[in-house]
Amino acid sequence: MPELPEVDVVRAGLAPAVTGATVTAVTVFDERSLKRHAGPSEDFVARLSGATFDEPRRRGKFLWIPIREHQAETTDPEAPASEARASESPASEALVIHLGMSGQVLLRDPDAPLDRLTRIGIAINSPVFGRVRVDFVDQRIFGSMAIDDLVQTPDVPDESVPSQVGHIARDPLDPYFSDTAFFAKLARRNTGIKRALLDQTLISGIGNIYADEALWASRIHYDQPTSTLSRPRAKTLLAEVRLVLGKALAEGGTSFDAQYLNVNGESGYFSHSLNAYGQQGQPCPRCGRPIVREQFMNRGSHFCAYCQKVRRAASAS
DNA sequence: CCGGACTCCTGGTTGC
DNA sequence: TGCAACCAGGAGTCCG
Repeated sequence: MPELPEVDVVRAGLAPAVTGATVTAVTVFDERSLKRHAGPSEDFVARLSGATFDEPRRRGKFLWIPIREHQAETTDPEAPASEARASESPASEALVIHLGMSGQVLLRDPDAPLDRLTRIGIAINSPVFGRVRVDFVDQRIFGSMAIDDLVQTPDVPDESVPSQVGHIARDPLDPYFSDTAFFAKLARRNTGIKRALLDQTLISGIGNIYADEALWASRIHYDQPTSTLSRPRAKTLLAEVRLVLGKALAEGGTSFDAQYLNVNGESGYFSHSLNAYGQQGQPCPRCGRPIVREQFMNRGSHFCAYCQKVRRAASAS
C-alpha cells in the first residue's frame, strides 16, 4: 500500500514528463475511479482536456498536478476567454491523484497496450518526452483521480492545496511541519499511538507498514497511550518515522525503472529492510524473539512483544 | 473526543 | 480441477 515514500517516487517520476505537458485526450474506463471527483465523468474529461500541467506536488499520500492554464472551451459560456488567459495567473485547479491501496501511475508509449486494470488513460504531449500516456491502473479501486479547486493554505503564504486535501496535516518531511505542535497534540490526545500515527489529520503520509516499522525502531507498543509518551520518547518516534520514510524514499528512488518510464506506486518498498511489518513468526532483529501479528484497527499490527511493551506513565503509581 | 463498525473493491491465495 | 471463501487495508462516514 503506497505511503508517503511510494507516492513521492511517483511524484518525482512524473515531474519531468508532465510538467509543461498538454493533455490531448482523456479516457475514463471505470467511473468508480472518479469517486473523489465532484461531478460526472464528462465534467472530469472536459476540465482536463486541453489542460497544461504544472509541476506535481504532494502532501502526505495525496498527489496533485496543478493545471497551469486551460485551452479547452470554458464550461461557463459567459466567461470571456481572454480573462482566463493571464499568463502568470496561479493555477486554480489540479488533477488530484490518490493511489489508495493498489493504485499505480504508469507512463506509457502511446501505442503500448493497455494494462487490464487501467481505469483512466490520459494522453499528453510532453515537452521532454513527447507524446506519452499517463495510465492510472488500480486493482482495488480505493484510489482515484479528480479535478479539484486549489485553495490557499492558512499558514504558509503563496501555497495552495486541493480543497479535498485541506484537512490533511503536513507530513513529517514537510519543511513547515511543526514538531512542537505535533508533540503538543499528541500529549492532548486520548488515544493509542498507532491510531495517532495513522490519523492523517494529525500527521500525514504514514500507513500501516511504516507505522509498524517506526514503532518497532522506537520500541513503542502500538497501543501506548499518546498522553503517556514522554517528550524524549515522542522525539525518538518522530525521528524514527523520518528515518524510515527517508530510507524508503531513497530506495524507492533507486528502484525507479526508467526504461519503461514506469512510475510505479509499489516499486518503492524496501521489503528487504522490513523489521516488523509482515515478519510475524520471524525473529525480532533486535532480541531474536518472534515478531507477532495482532488485529488492530481492522488491519494487522506487527511488533515484538518483548521489545515493545505498553509502559505505564511515569506518574502512575 | 473517541472508538468501533461499516463501506468502498477485486485479484491472488487458500481450503475443501 | 473447480469453485467459494478469505485476505489485504486508506479513507470517509455514521453511530453510540
